[in-house]
Amino acid sequence: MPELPEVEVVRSGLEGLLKGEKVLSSQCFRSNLRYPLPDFSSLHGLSIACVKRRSKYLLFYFNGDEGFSRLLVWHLGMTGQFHVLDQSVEAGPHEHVRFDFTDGRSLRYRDARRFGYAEVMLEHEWPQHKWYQALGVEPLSDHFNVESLYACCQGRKAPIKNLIMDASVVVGVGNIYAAEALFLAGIHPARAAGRISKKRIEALVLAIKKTLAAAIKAGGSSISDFVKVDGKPGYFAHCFNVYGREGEACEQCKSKVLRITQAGRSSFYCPSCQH
DNA sequence: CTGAAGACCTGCCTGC
DNA sequence: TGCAGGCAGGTCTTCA
Repeated sequence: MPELPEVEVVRSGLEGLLKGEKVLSSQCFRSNLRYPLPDFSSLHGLSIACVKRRSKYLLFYFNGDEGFSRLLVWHLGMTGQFHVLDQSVEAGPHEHVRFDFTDGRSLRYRDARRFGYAEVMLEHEWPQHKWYQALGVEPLSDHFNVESLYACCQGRKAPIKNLIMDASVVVGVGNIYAAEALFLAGIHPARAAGRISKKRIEALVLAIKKTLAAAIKAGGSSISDFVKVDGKPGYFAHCFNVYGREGEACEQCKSKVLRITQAGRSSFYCPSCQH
């Protein structure tokens, strides 16, 4: 389901709804998602101080009574969803975890494909964690710029699309936004990363930032089952130039949008606008 | 080291 | 209508 814009939309929705909420109890309806689920009981009695994001990880910071913060780290995988519902609402399909708060509401986690995963840790453990250590720069930060991306591309024969989807290079760019950003930059998805000029890499950096920022502003892309915390869809999917548009006319030049498979995933592009 | 492919799991759409 | 096959937004592991 989610790439970075969708996770950011979920994050801001959850923070607005849950800041200050105190966890009364939690329930797991199965023992594992992608990995075994952690013991959530150390969060009981603690309040949510804020909800942050790093890459596609949601970070729930809890105020402890003993002067330290606990952190709940959650990845939504492909189909994970959070919903805030009254405790009286019955469990929906694929509801695997639920947290009840002292105010009568609850946070529900649904995940049909169960690719999501979660861990509870102390705040200071997160930067040392292997999940965090594997992450590259945030695409919307100043650390992601023409110098850093161009340096990563040098000597690489992999297609540029694979490289910008590599989370150790830059995080949060998934299959959809990779396709859209490459279209904006006029770069063919199969072009070898090391054979792109610095000027075109600069255009790509700007295109990635622009695409992600626009998607966040639109509330994310609702393809198939993405919904925001309030259950409403995002609207960015209406803005796609190439993703999912195989056979349709390119808005810019009227050529037919093509689809190829790269690293086992579909890539959509316009053969005359992208080289 | 790099890059490609398979694995994880379920739902939904297409075509026969 | 029913069912097999292909496909889906992410990551990790394995293999060449």
